[in-house]
Order: sequence, then structure tokens, then C-alpha cells
Amino acid sequence: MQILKQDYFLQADTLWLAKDLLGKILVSQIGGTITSGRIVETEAYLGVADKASHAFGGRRTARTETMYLPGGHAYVYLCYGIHHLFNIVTNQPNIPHAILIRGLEPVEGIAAMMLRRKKKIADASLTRGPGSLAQALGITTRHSGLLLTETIWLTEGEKKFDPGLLGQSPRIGVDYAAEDALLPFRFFEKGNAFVTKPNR
DNA sequence: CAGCAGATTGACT
DNA sequence: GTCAATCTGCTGC
Repeated sequence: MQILKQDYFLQADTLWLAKDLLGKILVSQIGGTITSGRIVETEAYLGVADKASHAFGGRRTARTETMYLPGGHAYVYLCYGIHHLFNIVTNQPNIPHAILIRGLEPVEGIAAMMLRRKKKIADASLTRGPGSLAQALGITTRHSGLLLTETIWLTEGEKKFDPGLLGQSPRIGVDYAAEDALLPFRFFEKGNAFVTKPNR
């Protein structure tokens, strides 16, 4: 399977990238195990001008510093003190855009995912939601700042994403972002069980 | 330095 | 439907 190179993540249109990532495969090789899934839900965060972004207004902290790296790096942060949320840094250096991966359809290593998620049944909750899929793939904050080449990387999907199934909506959980909370920067595959609600 | 809210999830009423 | 879990970083005393 063709690995996506860093050039792909350096291009400037983060909204286009968020759409284009649907159908691509996210792979991790952590603890000697390969786990992977097909991306079915993303959200774009447009850096300094976006009130919902951690980098709004050019904010820099130890946590957000990785978003200022060139596209193609991982940005992982802890939410509510418990959940590790995986983002892909996009765009040129010092433009802190990122794309949050919110839903995955499992492809490889389902048994390993079930162990990590402490689940006896492989239902949609295995990799639905940003905290869930990061746990299933073994991704934590210690992977933040890694280039997406060896431990975590992306490949082209087996089949092309069907544009007729593209759904678009405001982002989830960003009500605090005032008028930017209404921006339709969430993209998903309509009707897919591994998309958080609303999924139509 | 205390208080609070957050790009969430899962357990429980 | 409600609510607790618990780390990061912002606000204000």
C-alpha cells in the first residue's frame, strides 16, 4: 500500500485535506503490533484565526508547540485528563493548522484493538470517537511531535472514497468558540457506523 | 495558587 | 437523561 509522504500534508488547503483524508488508512506499529483503520470522520482546525483551535491568536505552550511544526507531524493531546486525541499537523511551518481524526473503520489488528479497549465484542464503539480510536491504535501524548513515517503513518485506501457519501457539519464539542462553532469544518462518510452522531 | 472549563467517554439513574 | 474521571492551561485573587 502506498504510504502518504510529507509533501501531501504540507499543502495549504487544510479544509480540502480534511475531506481528502476520508477513505485513507491510518496505521500504527506500537508494542510490536500493527493496527490500522479507514478514516471516516475528520475535523479541520485552522490555527490562529480559529477560535476553536488551541493555537488561536498565535498561542504557544509546551502542548501546542508541535502544531507549529511543518505538516506531516502528529499532534496528540490529553482531553479531560483522560482521553488522548490524535491530530495530523498540516500546512507550512509556523502555520498551526491541524486535522482531528474522529472516526475509524477497523482494518488490521482488531484483536489487539479489543485488548487495548478492554472490549469482548468488536462493535462500532471500538474505534468510533477521537478518544476511542487513539486508544485502539495505542496512540498517546508521548507520540506527539513524531513525523508520520515509522511508528504512525497513513496509506492510500483500497478503494476511492465515494464523493456522494460525503457529509459535512459544524464541529462537535466546540460551543465555546462563539461564531466559529458554526463553521462546517467536520467531514464524514454518511451513514457509516464508525462516525459519531450526527452521522447523516 | 485556587478555581474552572475543556476538540470525551462510559457507567449509572 | 445525569455525572464523574483527571491533566493542561487560562483567569483572577
